[in-house]
Amino acid sequence: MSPATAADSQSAALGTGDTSRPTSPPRDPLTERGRRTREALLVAARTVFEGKGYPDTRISDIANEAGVAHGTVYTYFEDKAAVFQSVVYELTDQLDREWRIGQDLGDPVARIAEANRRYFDSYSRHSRLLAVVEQVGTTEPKYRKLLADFRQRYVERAVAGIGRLQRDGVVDSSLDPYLAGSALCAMVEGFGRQWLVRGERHDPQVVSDTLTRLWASALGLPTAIPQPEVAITRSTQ
Amino acid sequence: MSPATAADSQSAALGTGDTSRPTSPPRDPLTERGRRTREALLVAARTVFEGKGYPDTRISDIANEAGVAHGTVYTYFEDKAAVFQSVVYELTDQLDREWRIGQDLGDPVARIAEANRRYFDSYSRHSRLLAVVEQVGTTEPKYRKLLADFRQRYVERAVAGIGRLQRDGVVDSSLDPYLAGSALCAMVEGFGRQWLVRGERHDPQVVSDTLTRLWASALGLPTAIPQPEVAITRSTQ
Amino acid sequence: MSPATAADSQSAALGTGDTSRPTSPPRDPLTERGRRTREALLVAARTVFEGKGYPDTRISDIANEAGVAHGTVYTYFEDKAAVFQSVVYELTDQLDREWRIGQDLGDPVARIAEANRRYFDSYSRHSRLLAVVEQVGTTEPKYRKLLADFRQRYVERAVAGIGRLQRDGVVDSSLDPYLAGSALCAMVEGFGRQWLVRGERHDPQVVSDTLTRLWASALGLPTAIPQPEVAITRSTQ
Amino acid sequence: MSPATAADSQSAALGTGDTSRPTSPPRDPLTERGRRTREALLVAARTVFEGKGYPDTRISDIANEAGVAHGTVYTYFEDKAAVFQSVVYELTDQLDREWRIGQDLGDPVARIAEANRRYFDSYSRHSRLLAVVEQVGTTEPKYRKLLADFRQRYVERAVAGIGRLQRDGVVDSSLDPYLAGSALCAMVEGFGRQWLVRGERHDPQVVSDTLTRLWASALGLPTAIPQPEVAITRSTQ
DNA sequence: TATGAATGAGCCTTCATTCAT
DNA sequence: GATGAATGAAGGCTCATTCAT
Repeated sequence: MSPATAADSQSAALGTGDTSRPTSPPRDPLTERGRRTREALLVAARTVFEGKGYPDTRISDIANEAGVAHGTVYTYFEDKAAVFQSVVYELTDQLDREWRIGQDLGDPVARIAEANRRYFDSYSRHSRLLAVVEQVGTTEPKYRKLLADFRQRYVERAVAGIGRLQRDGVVDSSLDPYLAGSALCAMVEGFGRQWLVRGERHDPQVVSDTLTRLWASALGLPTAIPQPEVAITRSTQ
Repeated sequence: MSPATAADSQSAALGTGDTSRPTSPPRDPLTERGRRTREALLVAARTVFEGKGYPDTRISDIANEAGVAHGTVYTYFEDKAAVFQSVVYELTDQLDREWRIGQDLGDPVARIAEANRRYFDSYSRHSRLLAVVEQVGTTEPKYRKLLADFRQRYVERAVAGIGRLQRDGVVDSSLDPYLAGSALCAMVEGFGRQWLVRGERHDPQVVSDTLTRLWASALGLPTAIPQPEVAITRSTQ
Repeated sequence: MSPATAADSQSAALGTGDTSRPTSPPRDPLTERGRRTREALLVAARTVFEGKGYPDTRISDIANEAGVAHGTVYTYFEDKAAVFQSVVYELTDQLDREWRIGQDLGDPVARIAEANRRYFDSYSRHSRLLAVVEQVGTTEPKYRKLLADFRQRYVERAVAGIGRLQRDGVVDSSLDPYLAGSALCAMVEGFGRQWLVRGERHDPQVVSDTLTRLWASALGLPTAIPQPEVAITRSTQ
Repeated sequence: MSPATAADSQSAALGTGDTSRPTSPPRDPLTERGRRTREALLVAARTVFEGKGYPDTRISDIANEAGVAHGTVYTYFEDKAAVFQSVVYELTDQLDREWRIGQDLGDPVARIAEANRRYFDSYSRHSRLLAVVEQVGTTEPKYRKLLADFRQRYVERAVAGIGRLQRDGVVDSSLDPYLAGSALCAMVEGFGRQWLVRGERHDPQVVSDTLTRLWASALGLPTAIPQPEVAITRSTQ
């Protein structure tokens, strides 16, 4: 399961004086061709990891998917764990980019709606890989922490929003803002998982309206009940 | 029906219905000694699976934990997958038992509170193993379905409750009851994961009050704001 | 070349919390059968190491030689380096045993002759393996030291002998006893290597007589010139 | 004859006489730049072989040491074995040159002293590479023979010297000249290995005097006991 | 039943060698 | 000539599974 298991399973055997790296450490590709191969490997790796999870992915699966010999993987990555790490770092880069863009809208409910929309948008693109990271995080604190940090940032926005509404007197101040924020984020995340990972089929607009409404109502915000003029589609399990 | 029987009544191999028995098949233990060994193996297996996840667990880990030779595992189980299956069936038996007990309380909010309390209670006992089942479910449809079915039953109660409240005119009927039920269940589940698996520290009473309040408010139910007479403890991140 | 290279070539990859040994560490065999297999593996390993040297020896060579599957090797030894280590420890045990036996004879020349005889006797049995240890010692300080220690003990006896003769006034005291002892031991060792490893063919008796005579003469001891009554055989290259 | 020519005039593969050239064959460098690269590779190869031995040396180690890409090695050498061969042939050229120079001094003891001095001088320069050749010779008869031939020539001089002294009546004719020569050469070689390879620290003058004295005494030559006027340094282990 | 030795498929990783640029 | 990317044979090690006792 854990990416590092293979490496750590090596014992010291004998004290030796050999300190040279086994092979020239994989370096950033120097040529255009190399850059393309490395990129192809990352794409392939992501695909395979998403499909089989970390432990069941073999180096040769990745190589096959990328259309290269398995040895080539080691031209660019130290080992399987390093491939995974690089894939994850690409993911975090993407997520950072997707979340950086500003989102300051007017009224609270609109902000909630926008935040949820963006969450689902981003999550739907990355849910499969995120699930693998979570798997690996079970064993590897590093990835557990990475996900926790991500969630932390997400939750903090919600908490800050709630705090602001409390200071404005719009939300009852007896509500624990951290618990509320964490729980409401969990609602969106958890629903997203059902919807986007486990494949429940719903109308996006209805989902969005409903979750926004639940979130707002939960905080005691007045919600203009959305008129389901268009979306007649009953959600189905 | 004993847990052992339940487990053995299922086909052995992960994802197959193969019933062929190439060698002396693991059989229900005939002697008292055998019964005890099998039980010890199941307890050990659960412990180890919870600690290392399915793929990183070795048969010999389980045998060690149970204090027997690794060959002994095959006296009772066809293979590693069958061990896992038996562990999971024991889990489902426990969950079924824990959820069977009635819960019909008077007013809606009290019912919500009670349901949440019971969810956290049960989940805190089984979260680690459930996470492993989810892991395995990534690859094995069988376990994916098993979890989905469990959630389904959980969600259905919530949906039914919401439907009842809508028919009673207490909850706005424009709310999609399935979406709302699913989302609010996701809120409880997701928060539970943060709290009970990832180790956020909170005061149980505050958690319970807050989640119940959020749930009820989300549906538009009037909530008597709980007075934190006893639990002054501020929840902490 | 170095036995530890394979193990050491593993990099840390990722910090992990997995501290459990990968498999149950090889333990002393518990049954008679196991004892026999382990012994067979050691014999086989010695044979193969002697034949191909350390780096060219494959685990499966050893297993084949012992008539077992290659996996069996890992039942008894951590890895290839551990096999080698065990073989070497068996060697040192044998050498210790062969050298322990007392050797106090009367006159100096007889003592020299006896020491040489014993050296050749022991060396001829172990020269091939010793050469491999020396090979490995090139890279592994541990084995370099092991051989150096052995030689040290051998040389010290010679040095002590020379010192005694100097105190008795038989050997000129201007001779550096350590240099002389080391050099004369080197003579015996080096000749032994030519003779017993590189396959020069000589009459053992003539060798013994000649080396003893050279050794004694070098120290200035009067030597009864041995009469080659029996050994007329001219040594040939 | 340049060293390069000497090397290339030999067949490339270790232990074979294969002269087929499947791809563009490494050829004598045509340009000045090529000549320099080839020379740099040989120097680098010697350095690395000396440091890690033959089996642990990777082509890329040599290329790195020489500051070229590893593919470049194959521009000049058929394969790894051919690199080693060229390095060894450069060594033999050097040794030949170092030993060619005349050495005819007057009295026997002076000749012995001079021969030893020259041996240590040459050996100290090449001991590390010679050890590698010996290593490889374990497996490759070709190199075993190469070393044997070298030693043979060295020993033959000693044997011839002894024979001469015997004909002159200075050395007892009952001594087997070949055995004696071989043994005394072994003494010098063996002591040299301790001293110059394994790092025992000694005063060169004392070493020289002592070994010469031992050699001469062993043959029964009268030795003027050298007065250690200058070299008070006691040899240390 | 229990044991623990034996097996071998499977995967990771290394590195000599080839080859397109 | 030089480069460095690509290849794949080779071998180490793991561990699920079988089996003799």
